[in-house]
Amino acid sequence: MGDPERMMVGVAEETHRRAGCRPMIEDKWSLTVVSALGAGPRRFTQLKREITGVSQRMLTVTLRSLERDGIISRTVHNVMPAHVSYALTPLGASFLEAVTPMLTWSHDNVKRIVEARLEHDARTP
Amino acid sequence: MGDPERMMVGVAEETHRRAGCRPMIEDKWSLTVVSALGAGPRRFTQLKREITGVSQRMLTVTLRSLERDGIISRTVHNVMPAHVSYALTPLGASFLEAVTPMLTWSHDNVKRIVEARLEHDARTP
DNA sequence: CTGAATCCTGTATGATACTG
DNA sequence: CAGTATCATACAGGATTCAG
Repeated sequence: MGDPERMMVGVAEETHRRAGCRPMIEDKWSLTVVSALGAGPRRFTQLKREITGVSQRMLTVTLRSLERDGIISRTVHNVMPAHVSYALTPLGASFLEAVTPMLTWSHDNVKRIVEARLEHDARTP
Repeated sequence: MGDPERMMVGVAEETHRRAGCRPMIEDKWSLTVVSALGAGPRRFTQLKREITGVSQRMLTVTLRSLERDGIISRTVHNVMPAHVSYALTPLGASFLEAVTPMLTWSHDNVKRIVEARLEHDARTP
């Protein structure tokens, strides 16, 4: 996790690559988490429920690194029972905005890609 | 490569996840390649030169799967010496458009993220 | 020039069990 | 509830070599 080589957001240009950055999107859960938090602050268990398939460990790891990058904030509430809530920071919110076109595109074109694959696989045995 | 579980573009929603898709962005080079091809068709060696750090293998692998997904086209020119050119398909071009906001955001916010990290690391020994 | 075939390794992820 | 600690593993990615 402490690896400075990892976790930069959406980088694809030479300069960034030289800076030792790789797309944050590269990891499996960040986008999903940010996307979920786009609907408003969430607690740990809530996220765990909403995001099908995350292990507890990976959710923790992902939240930690997003927090480190200033994309989300983590707030501990000292009530009983104690709980923690996560929310997008302004930076995180702007990131989500920037990523939304891609999410939309994806949603609109999954079919097309699946088709392209089928055709391609049919042509090449 | 042939794994149907891999390689779907920019997916982050439940439905897609259920469909067994994960973000194409997840892999290290796809975005960079698509981005490079955004400037126009390119030949293999050209891409290899422009994209610092790709191994020959990974460039091939990436090109193949982008081709399979209908994002890029591959054209063999029967001249001497023979060469191959790659270009974005219309689908690929629309994808690049959808991803551009993220690239821009990334470019504009690398600093902020790096700072956030430094602060965070300073606070937490 | 454009790849395919191998071999090898780091590491991202998962499963499981334990804790304040 | 919200994690941490271990352990195990698959797989992406790199280096290298060979070929049409």
